[in-house]
Amino acid sequence: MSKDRGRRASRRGSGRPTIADVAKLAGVAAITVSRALRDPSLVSAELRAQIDTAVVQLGYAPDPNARALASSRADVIGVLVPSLTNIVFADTVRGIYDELGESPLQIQMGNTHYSPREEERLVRMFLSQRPSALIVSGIDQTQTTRKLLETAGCPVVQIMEHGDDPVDMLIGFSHFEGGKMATNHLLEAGYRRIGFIGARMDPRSQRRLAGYRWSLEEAQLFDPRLVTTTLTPSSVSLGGQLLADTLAKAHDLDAVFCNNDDLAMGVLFECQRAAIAVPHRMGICGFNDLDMMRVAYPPLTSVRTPRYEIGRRSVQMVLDRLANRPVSPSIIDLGFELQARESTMR
Amino acid sequence: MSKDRGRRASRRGSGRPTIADVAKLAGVAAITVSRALRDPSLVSAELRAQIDTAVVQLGYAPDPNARALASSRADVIGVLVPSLTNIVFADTVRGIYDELGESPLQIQMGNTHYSPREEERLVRMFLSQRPSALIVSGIDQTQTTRKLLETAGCPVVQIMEHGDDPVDMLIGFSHFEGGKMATNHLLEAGYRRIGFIGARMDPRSQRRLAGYRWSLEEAQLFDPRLVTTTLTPSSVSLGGQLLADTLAKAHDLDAVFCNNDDLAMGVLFECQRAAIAVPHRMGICGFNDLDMMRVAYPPLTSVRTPRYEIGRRSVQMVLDRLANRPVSPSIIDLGFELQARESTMR
DNA sequence: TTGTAGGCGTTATCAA
DNA sequence: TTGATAACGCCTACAA
Repeated sequence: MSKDRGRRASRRGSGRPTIADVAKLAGVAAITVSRALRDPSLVSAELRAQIDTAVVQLGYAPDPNARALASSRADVIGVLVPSLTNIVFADTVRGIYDELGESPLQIQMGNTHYSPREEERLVRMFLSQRPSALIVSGIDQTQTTRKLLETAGCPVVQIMEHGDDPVDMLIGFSHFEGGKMATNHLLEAGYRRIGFIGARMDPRSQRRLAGYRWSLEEAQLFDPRLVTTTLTPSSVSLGGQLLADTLAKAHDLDAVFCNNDDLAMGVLFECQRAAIAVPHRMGICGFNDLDMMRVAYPPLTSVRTPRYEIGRRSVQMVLDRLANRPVSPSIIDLGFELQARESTMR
Repeated sequence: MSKDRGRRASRRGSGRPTIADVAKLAGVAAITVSRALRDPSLVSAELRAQIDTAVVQLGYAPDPNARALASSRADVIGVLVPSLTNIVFADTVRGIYDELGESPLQIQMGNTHYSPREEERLVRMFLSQRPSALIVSGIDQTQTTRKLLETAGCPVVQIMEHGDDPVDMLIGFSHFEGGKMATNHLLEAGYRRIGFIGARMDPRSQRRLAGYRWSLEEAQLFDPRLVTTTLTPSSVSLGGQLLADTLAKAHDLDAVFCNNDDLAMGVLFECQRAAIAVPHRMGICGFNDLDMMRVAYPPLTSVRTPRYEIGRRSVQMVLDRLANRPVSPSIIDLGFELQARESTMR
């Protein structure tokens, strides 16, 4: 007697209402409910109303896993970033989430820890879910990763950089040009012994360094002793150290282009500590233009980068592609903007 | 003729090898492959070897969606945080990812934007996937959210705070005690007109403020004009403004407890700008103890909080529970630590 | 516009 | 320890 309540007193099930329950209550076939939910325009207004009522009444919510299994496509966008705490990527990821809003698309995030091998592992892992799209950081994937992405069968956006040979779509800016612009600015301000300090030295940092070098070589002012880099992750405290290291090699250093704003802040504090006048005896230029640069004492020059915007636009590109809308250019250079402030006004 | 290659020339399929392909190659039943993959000890060594060979040969990878559908359980941990860019949560999320390592468990992250209603929406959304566990920030869920969590049917960890009535498990520290400790430190250092500046004023900020107030009232030194708060998100630039606002109300202000380190940094810059001597004319204490506090000029006192550790330990709690290991205490207070530095050495 | 039939890839149930 | 069978909940293909 206890076994015949409901049509099957058998074994499994989540207990939650299914599409069949909704269909029964609305007096239609399950497939009609499915259609009404995915694209209401496929179903007559009358049935749509009945279905909506039934959905609300039962508190029905589709099972994303069943949907993914049946359609061979998960409502998931895989996002791969090298770091979760680096403000650059945190801002970008925020843009991604914000642009997605209440879309049914989910984010599956992976932290590659700046390792191409880890990135490859994660791409494989993500691909096994047949995501709707993939957003990956940078353009320096391994050969294998690149091949995987090319045959992923879903939109792929590479973010943060600029280049002419993306896997599919690309949005970001040129770090080489960014490094060049910062360095040129320091040159124009009258500095001559311009150093570069950099931490982590991932591919983007390398390109900024290349831009710096290109600029100084053009001015015939390049000197390897002016450059101090480390693989250590970036931090404010590291900035001070790297400044000290550079000064030890080049006593007449009169400005530094810092790989990012944290380092620049560390340089500023170190200058205050050592009583080195900024900007007169030492010019400081950062990269990214975090809020604090504007209010530091003195205010610090930096290169403003469109991190948040990259996140939003990358999702727009994905959504356009998924909706079969044309993705105007599939390579977008968002550029950057130099914010000149007191720290480089000699 | 073209229709009879393969056993079904029908319609769908991902093209990837399935468990049936592995089973056929290994000469066993599909369910045996399933078992061998999930728990090798359930299968004889002999078959296990055959299966492993077949898996490698075919490059087989299980379909997570099919698995989730059949088992009514997704290998997903839902994580809800109020912000992705606030370093506090970014560090915690990093801890979560790091502790998970190469576990097959995936993170599904949701950004509540400090909104309990948005949190509720996301909890519903996550629950529809039947996650293996849920990690949520704070203890101030709506009634409905709390009910949803209590009946979630999976482990639930509330993080970042301390309290005695968690939904299930809880790990964090007491923000009230943190506020009290910072304020007591300033009192002991000899400051008397101690202000509080706070941004965002989420529940945790409120509790730190309550701790501050409790401490000053005990010393009979509380004065509402010493407190300046705003709902605006925190930033370095805001710190300077809030200091100025507070000074306008209380000219004899001689120290500030800042709700977080960004504000404290802004206060420091504002003091430099206005030539207010730190720590003699103004003591500064922050909260969280970011790296930059240690190297600021002068170094800034702060309360070190175990953000990263909270992330790791919360995952450990989840994994213990999922493995049916006993979760020693299900409420863990990780505490915090005052880092006294020059900015409060009058 | 709506419905029928059957499969997506895996695991739970029960039997051997 | 192993296997046959039937779900899991939804969607594609095709037909009406």
